[in-house]
Amino acid sequence: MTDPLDMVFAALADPTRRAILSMLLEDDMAVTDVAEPFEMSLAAVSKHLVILSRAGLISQERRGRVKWCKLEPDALRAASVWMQGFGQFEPVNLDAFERFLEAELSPPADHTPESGSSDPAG
Amino acid sequence: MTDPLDMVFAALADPTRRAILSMLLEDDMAVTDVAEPFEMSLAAVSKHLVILSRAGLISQERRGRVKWCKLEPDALRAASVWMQGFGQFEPVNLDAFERFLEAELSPPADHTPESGSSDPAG
DNA sequence: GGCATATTCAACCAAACGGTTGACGATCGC
DNA sequence: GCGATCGTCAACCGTTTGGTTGAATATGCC
Repeated sequence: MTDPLDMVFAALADPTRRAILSMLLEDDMAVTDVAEPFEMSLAAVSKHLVILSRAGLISQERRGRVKWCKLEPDALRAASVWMQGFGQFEPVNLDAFERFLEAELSPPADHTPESGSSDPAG
Repeated sequence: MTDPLDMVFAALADPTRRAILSMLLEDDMAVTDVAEPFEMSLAAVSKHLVILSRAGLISQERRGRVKWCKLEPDALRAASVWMQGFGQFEPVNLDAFERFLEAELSPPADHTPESGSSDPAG
């Protein structure tokens, strides 16, 4: 498995690894601290970190005894772009979406989107 | 592997399956036609389709002998949202995207966004 | 030097994956 | 009914995955 997209998606397919990424969202962490909340051996977590690292999702830097793990969210970009290719399928066009964003940002005050909002979420 | 996020990401981790999804972006297809461009057995492709189906990424409907495969891009939504949690980097704000979808669906007629066209291409 | 801490390595295991082949069950068309 | 087509099932195979354990390698501290 050499394709970066393969490696990123495969890395994300494991709940332990997704949890690790979420933890790293808060702050950089040492390997031991990453492993602490999981009910598995340190070696197992270390393997997960290798997979995340090879996928480019984290970087690791050794300082003394401690190896610090740092989130590298840029690695998600290619995967995100790939997924957005299927967003075009949606009956909306991104062009209109960009205009929407501009419109949402530009009005200085008189912006009352809450008026009569129904909850369409299911 | 029961978690839907696990299944979606695992399904996306295989290049054959991603290629199948891309093909289905064009149009619905019969299993045999999906399999045609791949240098593997029909049975192998059939297995891939099962995985995609279990992940919710496609639906299948049998009409006579032929089983039609249809892309279900909505299944990508949860994964996309999860990734967006890491995506201060992400070019598209999904939160705004949701609002955009609502806004696009609700207005009845008075929709004149053409004023002041800018060049969005990058 | 010597011990504790931090992390990986190596060997092993069971289960899952991605593929094959051949048989099978439906369905279409004559 | 019969043959061709469509698709899945079942059994098998080699590789990968996710985990274990115990030993090994660095590094820090006294």
